[in-house]
Amino acid sequence: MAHPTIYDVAAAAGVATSTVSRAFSTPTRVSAHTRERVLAAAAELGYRPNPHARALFSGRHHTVAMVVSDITNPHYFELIRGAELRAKASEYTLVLVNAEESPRIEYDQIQRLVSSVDGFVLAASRLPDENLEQIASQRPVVLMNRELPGIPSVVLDHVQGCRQIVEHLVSLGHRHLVYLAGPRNSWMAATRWSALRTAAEGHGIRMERVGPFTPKVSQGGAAADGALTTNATAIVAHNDLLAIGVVQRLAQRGVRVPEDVSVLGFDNIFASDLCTPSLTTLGGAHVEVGRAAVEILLDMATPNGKTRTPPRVLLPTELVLRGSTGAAPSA
Amino acid sequence: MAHPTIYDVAAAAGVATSTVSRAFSTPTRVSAHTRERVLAAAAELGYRPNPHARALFSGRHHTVAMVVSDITNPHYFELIRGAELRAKASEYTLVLVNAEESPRIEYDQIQRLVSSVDGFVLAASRLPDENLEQIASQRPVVLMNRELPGIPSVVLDHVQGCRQIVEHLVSLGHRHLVYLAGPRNSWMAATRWSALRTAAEGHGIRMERVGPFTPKVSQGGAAADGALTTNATAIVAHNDLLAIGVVQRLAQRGVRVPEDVSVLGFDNIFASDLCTPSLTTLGGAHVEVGRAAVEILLDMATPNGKTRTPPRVLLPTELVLRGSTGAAPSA
DNA sequence: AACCAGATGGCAACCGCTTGCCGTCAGGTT
DNA sequence: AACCTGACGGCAAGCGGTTGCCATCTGGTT
Repeated sequence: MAHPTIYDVAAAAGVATSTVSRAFSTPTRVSAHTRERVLAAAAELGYRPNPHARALFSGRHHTVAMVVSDITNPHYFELIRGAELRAKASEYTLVLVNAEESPRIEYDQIQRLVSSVDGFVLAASRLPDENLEQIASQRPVVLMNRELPGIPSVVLDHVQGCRQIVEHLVSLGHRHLVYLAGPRNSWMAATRWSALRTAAEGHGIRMERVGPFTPKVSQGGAAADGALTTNATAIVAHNDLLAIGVVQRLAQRGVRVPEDVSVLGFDNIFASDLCTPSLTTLGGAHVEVGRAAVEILLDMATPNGKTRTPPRVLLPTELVLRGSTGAAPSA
Repeated sequence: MAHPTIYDVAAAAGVATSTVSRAFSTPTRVSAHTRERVLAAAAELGYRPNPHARALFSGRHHTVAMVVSDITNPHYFELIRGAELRAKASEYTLVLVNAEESPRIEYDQIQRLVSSVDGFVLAASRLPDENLEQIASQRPVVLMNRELPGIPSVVLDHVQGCRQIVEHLVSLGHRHLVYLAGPRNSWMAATRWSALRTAAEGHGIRMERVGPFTPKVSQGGAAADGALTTNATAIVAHNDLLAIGVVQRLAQRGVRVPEDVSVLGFDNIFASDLCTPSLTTLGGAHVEVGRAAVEILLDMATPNGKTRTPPRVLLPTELVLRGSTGAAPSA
């Protein structure tokens, strides 16, 4: 039989469909003997409950959607991996959506899925706060690498991390830094900038910002040129991709890294360890971010979890020192 | 209203539910005037058809599942990206499953989803032929980077590509090559090996194989050592990750690349251009593979497409020459 | 004026599963 | 021996749509 239903099983076992249903979902509700018979018949026919039919009644789909602002960025793989892992562990299905850096696509896709998933994990969402709040009022939402009061989130502790970055650079003698900003509507970009600036102020050194830049290798050229005009001795790029592009451009222009200028990135992507010079970068347990976000979401989807105050998980970062940072030029 | 249904819309528009349903799915079946009224009411209430309820009746879910044998490998992200893109273009939902290199997980997950998706695209499936055939008998299936008669597939033309690899190496004076094999149950590994060997024979040069290896950077050490024992002057690694690991190990052992030995990989992942020396590799339009696979799948899910002979799409590869290959040592 | 075809809308069954409610029956009470 | 209780199974009404079939209404034919 192609797709045996509960009716087929009931017929085969000689019981009512309700009994079959209960044999699966409320085992205590049927006698051991009957249950046995039903399960045997089900196994025989290769019956598998149809999750959609189930969802139709229960409203629970056993599915979560993960929306990624830009799937091109290898950094997100880690998040996706963690999310997939956690979802699978609870036999949840993971739906993947790429927003292609477009808030409109992001919003539309979420609305399309709103009635077919139990909740959303949003990675570095580019949506304005109001939209997020509206979505969160329809379905459970967990943010990754973004924060918004009232909505649970999992974030790497960038305030801490940025402080470490500045300390690292200060100890190398740098007194003038520049941040190459990420996209205008990126919460992360705003957070990094403010954390860097605060840390720099604390050390009494100069910190400026140029940008925004789309955080891709291809934008590194423009970003590097922008950075050079500031005469800063250390460049903090919005992420590793941009940093890699910057390093390439600097090499092209004959600027030595780290002798003439230091470069840092964020995310600690796989390639950052392989490029030349290897990249000093602020990393963290990204897989863990994905895992934790889905875990919180599943928790919210469970009746008893609903009421708790929205968790705001802060995961530690780690500053990975590599070849792209060094002592400030003595100039 | 939280989730208005067709009933709410019908009430608001003053028509029967069947009319509402038809206004959406069979517009010609209702008068323009009525249709207008219904759509207005629907818009007013923020009605969105519930895809599950729809699937329950129609059996079509507007969802495809993509199963990846190992999501850790950055190479697959290109495939995923292409698949996601194509699915979204047709308003299909993409479900992502990571098989973690385990045939059992792969099989179980597929079975779990069989009644909730319209079909599967399987990337580098590790399942035995029989399993694939059985799954294909339940649901449309498209293979990526794997072939099996009777099941549609999209594959980069590795026979052609391997020939180019050998020609490249032969022209550099290499007469003794070694292939560092991928996983035992990888169709791609078998295909590459056979294509490389055939090409080598055609040129009258020696080609051997060591392995299998799990294609990760961490396995590069063992793989490199294995390769060195063969005294081959060129190493063709199963993929770029392994190749990168090999290069690292060779550097550690003081073997110069490409002066002492040449190294090649497959996939042309992002990092292969950044490592030192940069990696000569066989690439191709991976995004296109993902796109094409989903496209074929959607086609199969359409009534009229069913009968055609299963397409077997062969996409071109491109040999990307970089710093890791050079003239054979004159020894 | 009687007749007919096509257009349009409604009724109700159905997709596969869940669950509130009721009936039956076995075993234990008094 | 009459009675009560809890365990267990079945009936049937949904969950939110879709669609075959029928009723009605319109305008056009002859």
